[in-house]
Amino acid sequence: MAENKKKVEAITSMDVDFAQWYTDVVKKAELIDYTSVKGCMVIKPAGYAIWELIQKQLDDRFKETGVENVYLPMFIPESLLQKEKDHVEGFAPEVAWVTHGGLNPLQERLCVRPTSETLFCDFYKNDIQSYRDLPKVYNQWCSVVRWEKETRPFLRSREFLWQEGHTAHATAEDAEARTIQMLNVYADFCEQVLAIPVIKGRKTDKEKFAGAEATYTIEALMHDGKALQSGTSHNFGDGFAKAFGIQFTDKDNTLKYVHQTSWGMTTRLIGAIIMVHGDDNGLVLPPKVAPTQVMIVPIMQKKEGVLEKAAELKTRLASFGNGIRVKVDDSDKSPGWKFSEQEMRGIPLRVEIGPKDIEAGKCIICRRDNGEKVEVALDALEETVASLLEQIQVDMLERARTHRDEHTYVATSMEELSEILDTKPGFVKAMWCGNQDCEDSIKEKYSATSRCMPFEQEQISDVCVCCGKPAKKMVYWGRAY
RNA sequence: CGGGAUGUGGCUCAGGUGGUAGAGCGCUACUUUAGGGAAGUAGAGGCCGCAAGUUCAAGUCUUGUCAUUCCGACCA
Repeated sequence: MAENKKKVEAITSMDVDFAQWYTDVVKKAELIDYTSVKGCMVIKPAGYAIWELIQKQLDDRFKETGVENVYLPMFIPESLLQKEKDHVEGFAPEVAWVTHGGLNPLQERLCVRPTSETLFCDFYKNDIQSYRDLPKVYNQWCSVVRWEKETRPFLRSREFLWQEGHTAHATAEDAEARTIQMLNVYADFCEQVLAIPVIKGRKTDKEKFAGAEATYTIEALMHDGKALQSGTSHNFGDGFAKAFGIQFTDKDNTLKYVHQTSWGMTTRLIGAIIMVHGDDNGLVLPPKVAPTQVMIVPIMQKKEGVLEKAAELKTRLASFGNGIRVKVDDSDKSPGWKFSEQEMRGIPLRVEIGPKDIEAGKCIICRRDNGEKVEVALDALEETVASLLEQIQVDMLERARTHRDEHTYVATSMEELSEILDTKPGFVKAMWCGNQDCEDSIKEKYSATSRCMPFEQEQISDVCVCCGKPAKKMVYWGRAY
């Protein structure tokens, strides 16, 4: 489509260099700035506003399922972190330590939370006494620190924002149900709000969370064919409860261990939005997470009546229905500049209004996602904008789904797997015997990992793609961020 | 943590064999412009990432260090 051709030199074309394209978009859309601490970024207003919309809509969905928000400290005493063996082994290599208070060394060093399972366990230990205290369905919005070696904005930073839900239940069944329930909340949120289709499934033992009995995941496919783990939900069984001594007295007057879950989503989602929807002109935001959904660009704004008309249209849109997030760009840049600027920022709709339009009682509306321009009578502005925003949300999901499906392949042999991974970036569906040796082998040879064992299984063949032994599961494989 | 690239005004970069700092864009003011990154005039802005060293003299040479970025291994 001609309208969607690259218009801005400031952004490297994604076909030339996807990584550079990503960095350019992040900078040009003014989502972040780098800071003097490696891997720590300033999230600028344009980026933070997206996060606020994600937070709000995700939090609403949580609350509908009975989640309550809490806040726990950011420091974890070393002894507490040590209590669950697998957990500490998983996180120890990447935690940051606080060793001094003021000038004096601390008696016990504190780690800056990389995740808060241990803190929640320490808290639940005393907070839960009876079956009447269950379930606990708590969540916190906070930042966590993981001392990553290689960092990238949103995808892998040393400090990132997230939510972490931590629940405790009386039975294994309740815990499993909550784990799946939250995965479904995540999947629905990604598709309906972020317009990102995801594959729901279970992680293999190799890929599961440190200390979990089972990890469930939603996996999304980026525009370059690489996978991105977009949210995880873990069932801990009673492993943590036993390590931390979280017991309750059940109805039958016996002491039992609780069963726990945790689940999280992070600012990485913003990276996913960029890499799923973005194009060579910059960011493309789904309307539901666009801080500004409509930008009105006055043409020849110094002519009498133009700015007034633009302001009137803004008021009309802002008060329509539940309110459309709309702004007027009345800066003294040229219209062409404004067009490019708003495209880089991903604003879903642009309304152009100039003297000719005012005279004719119309305006021009341009869609960011596909570049289509339409003339609209001013009388029909609100209805048209509202329905276009809905349509964009739907079209973006559909486009992303088509892209993902077109980049999902099937392999029944190592030769096929190898050829697909080398020539056609995307998901590869292949059978697996359940043995970690095969996973390791595929990773070593093709640097592809098992993304998940999808809930929707298909019987592609009877034998493992790697070793030829009887297959147990169909697995999505791919190279991942 | 391994390999490569790069650090010079806000941004992108130029500064052979060492000799005391440049451009374009942006920014500020005014004027003219205006339907896909407009133009003129006049301004402001830099201990050349940081630290040692060599030298009469270092943006330039040496060593170290920090950061950014890309490619791998590890993770959301």
